[in-house]
Amino acid sequence: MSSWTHRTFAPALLAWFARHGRHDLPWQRDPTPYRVWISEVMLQQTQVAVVIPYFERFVTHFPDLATLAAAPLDEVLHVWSGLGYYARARHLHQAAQQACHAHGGHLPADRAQLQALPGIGRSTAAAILSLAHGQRQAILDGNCKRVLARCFAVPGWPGTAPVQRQLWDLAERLTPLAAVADYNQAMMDLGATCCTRAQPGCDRCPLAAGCQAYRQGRVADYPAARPRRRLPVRQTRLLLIADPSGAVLLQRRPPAGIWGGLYVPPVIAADADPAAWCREQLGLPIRRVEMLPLRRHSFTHFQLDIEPVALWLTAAAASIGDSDWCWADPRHPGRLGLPTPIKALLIEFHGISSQVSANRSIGDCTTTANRAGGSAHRS
DNA sequence: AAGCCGGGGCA
DNA sequence: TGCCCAGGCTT
Repeated sequence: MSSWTHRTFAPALLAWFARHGRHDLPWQRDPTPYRVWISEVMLQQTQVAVVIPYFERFVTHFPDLATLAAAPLDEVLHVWSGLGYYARARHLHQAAQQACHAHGGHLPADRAQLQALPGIGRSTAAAILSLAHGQRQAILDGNCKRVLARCFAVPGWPGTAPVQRQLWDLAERLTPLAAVADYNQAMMDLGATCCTRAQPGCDRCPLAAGCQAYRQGRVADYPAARPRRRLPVRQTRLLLIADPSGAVLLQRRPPAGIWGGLYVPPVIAADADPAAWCREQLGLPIRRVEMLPLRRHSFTHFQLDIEPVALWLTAAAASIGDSDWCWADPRHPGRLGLPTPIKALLIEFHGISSQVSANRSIGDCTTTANRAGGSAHRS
C-alpha cells in the first residue's frame, strides 16, 4: 500500500477497532450527549485511566444537565478537585446553565450552537455530535493529531495554525459517511493504545502498511515537538494558620488565574513577615511560628516555589466577615474545591499541628517564636 | 525534569 | 491571528 486514502483508511481502522478498540468505557455504556460531554472535557486534560473514577463520581453527583446547572459552583469545583484546570469545571457549570436556559434543558445537537457554549470547542462539539448522535463530524484531539501527523508525515508542530489546518483537513476527508462514532472512537483508541507518543506499537498497527512516517523510519519525529522555553521561577509564602481547635484558614482565590475559584491558605510575598501580616491584615494574634521546608510546583509556564509557614493562634479567631474566607478542618475541608498539592499540604500540616499540641499538653508551653521573615531553620 | 493536552482570553 | 495561560499525570 503506497499511502492511505479516504477509501482505505477508515475500513482498516474500523477492522482494528472491532477487535482491539475499547468498547466498555463508562461513557460508552450510555452515551448520552451529557455523559459524552463530561467525559470529553475531562479527557481534554487527563488520560482515560485517571478520568474513569472522576467521571463516575461526577455523574453520580450530577446525573444530568439540570442537576449540574442547579448545583452551587463550589460543589462542582469540589467534585472536580484533583483534575486540575479548574476553569473547565466553571465552564461546565456555566454551559449547563446556558443550555438549560436557551436550549430547553438539552445540549443542542448542532455544532455551531454547541461551540457557542463555554468550554466546548470544535473537537469537543464534534465528539459529542458523533459519539452521542452519530452525526458525521470529524474530531481532532491529541491522539488523532499524532496518528494523522505520522500517517501522512505532516511536518511542524501541531500548535501552529498551518499545521492545525492541514490536520483538520485530513481529519475531515478521512472521516467516513457511516459508523462515525466507531471511527472517531477508533482514532482516539489507536492513538492512546498503539500509536503512542513513546514506544509506538507499529508492528501491530493496522495503519503501518501505508504510514509515511513508518516508511521513512521516522515515527518518533512526528508530530514535531513544541518549541521549548525556559520556565521562570516565582516565590511565595503560604500561611498555614491554625486556631487552637486545629482549624485552618482558607481563602477563595479569584476566578481567573492559578487555582481559580479554589480554596487555598493565604499566599503572601516571599519576603513578607508572616506573623506581622496576620496581625496587620487579619488582626490575628500569633503564638508560634514555624517555617516549613520549601516545595516547588511546576506549572506549564512557570515554577512556583512555595514556602509554607505554620502559624498558631493564641485563641480561637472570630470568623472573618468576608465570605471568601473560611476556617476548615485540614483533614476534612468539606465541600470545597482544593488543589491537590494544597490538600496534601493540609494533611501534612495537621500532623505537625497535632504534635505541637501534644507537646504543649506535656508541658512545653514555650512559644518558640521564630522570627518570621528571617531565614528559616532549614539546612 | 520535561512533555502533554483543547479551549479561553487578549492584544 | 498569534500568542499566553493552566495542573496533574506519564515518561
